[in-house]
Amino acid sequence: MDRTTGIFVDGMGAAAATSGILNQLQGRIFALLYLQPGPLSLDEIATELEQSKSNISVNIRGLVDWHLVRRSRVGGSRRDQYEAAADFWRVMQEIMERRFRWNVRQVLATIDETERAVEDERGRRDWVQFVTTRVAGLRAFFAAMDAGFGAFAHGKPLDPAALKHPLLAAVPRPRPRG
Amino acid sequence: MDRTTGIFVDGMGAAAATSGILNQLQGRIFALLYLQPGPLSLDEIATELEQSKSNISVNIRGLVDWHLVRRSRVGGSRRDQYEAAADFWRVMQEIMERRFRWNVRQVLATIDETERAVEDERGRRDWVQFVTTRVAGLRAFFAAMDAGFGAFAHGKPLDPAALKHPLLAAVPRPRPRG
DNA sequence: CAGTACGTTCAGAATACTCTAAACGCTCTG
DNA sequence: CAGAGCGTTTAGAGTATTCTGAACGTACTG
Repeated sequence: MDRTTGIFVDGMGAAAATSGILNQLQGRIFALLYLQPGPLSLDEIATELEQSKSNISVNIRGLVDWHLVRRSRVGGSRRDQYEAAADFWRVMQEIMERRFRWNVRQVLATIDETERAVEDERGRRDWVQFVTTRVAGLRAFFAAMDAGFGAFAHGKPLDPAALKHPLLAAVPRPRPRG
Repeated sequence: MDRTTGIFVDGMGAAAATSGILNQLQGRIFALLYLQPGPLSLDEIATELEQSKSNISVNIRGLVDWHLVRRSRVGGSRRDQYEAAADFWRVMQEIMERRFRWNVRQVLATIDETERAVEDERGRRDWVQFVTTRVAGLRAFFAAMDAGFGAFAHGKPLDPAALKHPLLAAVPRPRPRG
């Protein structure tokens, strides 16, 4: 492998490893493809990165899922070809929806469950009251994140004000009198 | 442990485990503290979550680093007390700066290295040209992310338009004639 | 100044993740 | 329809992460 490509591959691998989205190998695969003028086959990638074909096969699937890599079966050949995609905004939308927002909704679902559970303890009035208000604070924030990410992914600007004071932002406030 | 607390702790643990920021135990610790009316000691947390004190000690440090948990040493006692913080916006700023933005800069640094490396191959004109333009596309996007996250963390709205066409956005365009 | 009550560090055990090579199944080819 | 050329699945080896209990350091306490 070219020295320049090696540096790029190593650096992107390291960055991917700490991204929480891709692992190191996926970063390396993407980097290799990104510095190629044309598509590569599984075997070529495996050889370049000194990995087994099966390992490349498994990991490249994730890259295709995130729309970081395109798979194409050229002509009559039954050999898959892969090339890096360059629509990073698309990738980011995907990550926002399927990782961040999905994660936010896990929290919202947990909050729902928690509120349902605490109803069974309605004898302990103070406890129920306490849990309810605490959990409402969390919900306000995460609901604002959910809405914000959703809007952002659809091209609308994301205003941090909604996250700074989600409880206030969620409730329509009376207009101050001039 | 209370049934309600158990449900909340389990759910938040699961959410944390897939967050890429916290691990499962950290999610559980935070959840436990968040549903407490007052602070808890290391030993109390360890007992509640059925973990060794050393494990709690190590993992709670991460929570304090992200400003998700506050440590307080009350009165003359030498026993640390911990309680959940609720300024989630602050936490998000921290994550943006120290995780996302740091990660983005790793990529930018790799791009710099790559461009420096390719200069040594200036004999191969086409190759240099190819690498330069490819890498410029990446840089444009990640530079826009860096700037966008930075602005967002300081309270300014984040407009996705800058990420959709970073090359265009970076260059001041001539105003279209009406 | 010995004893106790903490928090932290560390070596190794337990567990989870990554990777390989072999087996498999599909599809095209002669 | 046998064989070659693929991509995928899978069992197990290799490697990293998480967790525990013991050892340690520090600071109060009698």
